[in-house]
Amino acid sequence: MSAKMIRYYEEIGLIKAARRANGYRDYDANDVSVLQFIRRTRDLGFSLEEVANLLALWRDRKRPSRDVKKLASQHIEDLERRMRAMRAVVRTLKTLADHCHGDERSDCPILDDFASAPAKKAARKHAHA
Amino acid sequence: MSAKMIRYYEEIGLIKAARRANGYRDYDANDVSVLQFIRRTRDLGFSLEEVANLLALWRDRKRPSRDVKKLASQHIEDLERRMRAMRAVVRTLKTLADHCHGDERSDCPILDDFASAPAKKAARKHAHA
DNA sequence: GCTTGACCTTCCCATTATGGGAAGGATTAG
DNA sequence: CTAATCCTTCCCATAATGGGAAGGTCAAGC
Repeated sequence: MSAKMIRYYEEIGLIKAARRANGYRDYDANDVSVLQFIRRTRDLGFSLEEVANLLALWRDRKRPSRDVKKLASQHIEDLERRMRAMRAVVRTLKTLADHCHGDERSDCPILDDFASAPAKKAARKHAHA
Repeated sequence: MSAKMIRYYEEIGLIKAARRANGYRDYDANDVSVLQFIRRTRDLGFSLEEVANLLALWRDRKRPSRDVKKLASQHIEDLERRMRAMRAVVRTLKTLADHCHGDERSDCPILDDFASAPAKKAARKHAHA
């Protein structure tokens, strides 16, 4: 975690840092664990806005665990949605690549598709290809 | 595809647009197919930089299809890499969520993990948890 | 005690792809 | 002719991060 990011997190209000007399930032053990929390949640793909919500839940020790689980579940669903979309794209690209010679010849079904397929998704379910 | 984006694509040199006498942009059938090409490749997750490369290959009708296939394959691998990472995150989050009551009680293994897991990936293979 | 290097600070800029909105000119409908 | 609509350019904002300049501070060496 870069110093730049720590300053940025402070700027957007995610963390508050005490300063020493000389203006240098000073982090106690608690500040450090907040930073680790941020690092961990960022690594798990939560946006900084979501991290802020999770931090709030973490700090409020009386909140129902349901609230936390809900945020986590929503994030899981978001990731799964995005993975489904990516998988569809990969399928399409693999099909195209499979039909491309991939040699010295210049004709290429990949570019042919890029140049001509409006790809309306639902409409393409019954399109010819 | 918004007018804003068309202007932006022109600005970064992806497309060139003829102007009418009054300064209005004018797109002929060829310009439109370039725009459709961009739309299609963007929908398939290529970055604008990659789109520019693909467009160059498209315009150079003598390039070997191998070059096109290579770009497509790299993009597929990139997507698969990202999907693997996301899948790992989803697995982790699901495990955490499974162990969370998700009710009125406040204790929550999800936040406990966020607060304590440095998650060193390789190092964690043998970590205690 | 002073110099030097390492580290800290703030401030500004760039990135990627997109949208919002203002100010003003062109065209078209009535 | 006027009013609405469409076009233009220009500036700003977004999310999360990095780069780098200009300047203050601290610690080590002599």
